[in-house]
Amino acid sequence: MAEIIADTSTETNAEVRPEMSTEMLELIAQRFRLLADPMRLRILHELQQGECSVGELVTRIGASQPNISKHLASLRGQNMVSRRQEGNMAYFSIAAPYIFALCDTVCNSMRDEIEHKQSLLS
Amino acid sequence: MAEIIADTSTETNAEVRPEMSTEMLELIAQRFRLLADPMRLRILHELQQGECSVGELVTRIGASQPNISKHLASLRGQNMVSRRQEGNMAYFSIAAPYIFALCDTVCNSMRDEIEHKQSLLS
DNA sequence: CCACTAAATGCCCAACAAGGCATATAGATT
DNA sequence: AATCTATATGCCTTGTTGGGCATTTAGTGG
Repeated sequence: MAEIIADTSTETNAEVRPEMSTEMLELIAQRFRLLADPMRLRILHELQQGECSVGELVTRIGASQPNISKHLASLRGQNMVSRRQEGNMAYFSIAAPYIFALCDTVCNSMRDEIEHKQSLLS
Repeated sequence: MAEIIADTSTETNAEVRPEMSTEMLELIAQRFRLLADPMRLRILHELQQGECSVGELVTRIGASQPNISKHLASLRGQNMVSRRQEGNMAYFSIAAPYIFALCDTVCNSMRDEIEHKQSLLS
């Protein structure tokens, strides 16, 4: 967040940081919301191995085709995946690799917490 | 994600990566879900300036006290904030600074996208 | 013990999101 | 053109979530 709210004033104001606008917070929340679903995370995880068709995702994940398609549509709506059409089929791939940085950060935090809890037991 | 699913087998299996378990995906999704709400983001943003009482958050943010309290409870439920009681009042502070790394990553991605769109217009 | 204040909780409702199922679209094949 | 296949879309139901409001709990001071 820090970058977006870079302070431009030099005065010693009570309100030093410009307020984060509601709209900006909503945009950020939207991004996180997209990652807040296990099915979408699974799709992204599969796509991490490389471009993949809808049908193959359906097979690998074992969910319904409309379900997968809808999730792909919402992911695409925020430029997290990109779509390429070849003949009859649609191939999807990761368009925003930063996603995995986010996931790694979260996973690391969970690991840290688990380790911390374990250390409390010894 | 990569860290959690570190491959232990050495065989050239068709399924090289162990599958990401549904439970793990659900845990990760839960974390993101907590960040997928503008009000909670605002609370975290306020707490970034330092420890703060519930009442002060209510004043600064302009939401109802029960609302703020509930969000704080859910944030605390996943160790994102910690609570300290002093007399009558409860003081909350950030317990998981990695949150801001996540937000920064998201904000940077949005900036990149905006810049990219702008470059398309020139 | 009682009143006062700060915070948390419970109940309700409205909005939303995910998945199932049927169907529509688009490209390929004959 | 008719049909087949791959994908997308629309409608519906259900579960979840955020917020309002009233109330409870906990700590403080009279």
